[in-house]
Amino acid sequence: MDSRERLIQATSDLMWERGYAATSPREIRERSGVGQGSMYHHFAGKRELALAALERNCADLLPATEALLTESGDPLDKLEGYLSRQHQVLKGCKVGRMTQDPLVASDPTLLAPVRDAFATIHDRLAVVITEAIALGELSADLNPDELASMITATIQGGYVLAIAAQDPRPFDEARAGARHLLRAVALGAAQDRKEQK
Amino acid sequence: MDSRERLIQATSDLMWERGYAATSPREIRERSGVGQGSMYHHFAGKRELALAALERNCADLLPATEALLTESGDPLDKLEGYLSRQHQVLKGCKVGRMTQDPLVASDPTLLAPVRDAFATIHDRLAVVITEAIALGELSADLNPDELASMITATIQGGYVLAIAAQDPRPFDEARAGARHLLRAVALGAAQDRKEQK
DNA sequence: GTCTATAACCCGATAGAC
DNA sequence: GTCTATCGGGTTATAGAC
Repeated sequence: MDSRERLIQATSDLMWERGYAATSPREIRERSGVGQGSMYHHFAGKRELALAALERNCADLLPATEALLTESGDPLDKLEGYLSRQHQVLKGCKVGRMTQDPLVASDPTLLAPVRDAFATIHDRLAVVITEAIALGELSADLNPDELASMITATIQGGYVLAIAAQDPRPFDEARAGARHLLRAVALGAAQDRKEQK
Repeated sequence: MDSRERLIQATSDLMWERGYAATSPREIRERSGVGQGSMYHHFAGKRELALAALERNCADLLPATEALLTESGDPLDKLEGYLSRQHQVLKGCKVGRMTQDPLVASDPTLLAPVRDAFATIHDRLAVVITEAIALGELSADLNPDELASMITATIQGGYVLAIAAQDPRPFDEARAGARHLLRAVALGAAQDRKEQK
């Protein structure tokens, strides 16, 4: 692995662990084993390196999520699958955490990959929810954008609750709550259809 | 207002805006108008002052929330009320943001007021949900702890989505999604009761 | 209790040898 | 491309006059 790659890897890890502002060139140098000068040879500065690391972290998460949501299968099962994946809860979300770093949130360039990642997930979720409504699994009264935002928020907020409690349980509870509500309204919709027959 | 109070006020504001790690004694001094030495007279250091400011920020948010959830009234209306309050969305949550600050999350003393605040809200929500189930407004199949975590997570995650998009809309969408799902299952439960008659 | 002065250290960045 | 040495400035904290 070359120096450039080692720098990005070390920075990606540190940004997940500490965020952008709290990650220093010294830590990057120590963890990557790359000399101080090399960092400034490959990148214009900390911000440029952080941008590459941030794009890496977003790219790490998106493919698996997109695959899960776009594969063929029952829409409601896909939503439940999205709400049941394994996460390193107490480490927080590589992508979502960046929104709480004031230097990232106030820097449109650094925030862009985060914004795009959430926009992509939102769109994929909204498509799956629209499918579920078309199949009659969910009531047409439900709004796909609202439901998609609620599902993503449940996960992102679950991290917050779990870190506050230093216990992954609230994260799992929050997701289970969302799954069970979805099943409950799906059941209701199924009953409605039976009643209409 | 005395120096001690001005220091806490300035630090509370700065921690909401920037978090703990990114708030420096110099900024506190400038915003509070209090000299450098005075800060170390009233507090042992930045951490002690931050703890006082953090407790202040938690105390700022809890009373209104507790009042809303413990007042008399229809349980489902109270849940909707909790999911409909006005927030300065793009500033994020004074309390929740702290979980994403690595220096806070790794410091049990600093994290304690955050943990306690979320635990209190969770308990109050779970009580209201239990009332709603007892009244037959919600199905007894729903788990109060799960639903309480889901509701809190929806709000905390809504902040994340809104900051990522630099637009308060995803926050409102997520909350609306939660409200509409709750209404949908409430309607289902009402129908079930009618069918049982 | 409040102030100014300053210490000791770390930050992000640069210079220049190899 | 990689290294060591170093810069100017900011950080948290302390000393000590008033």
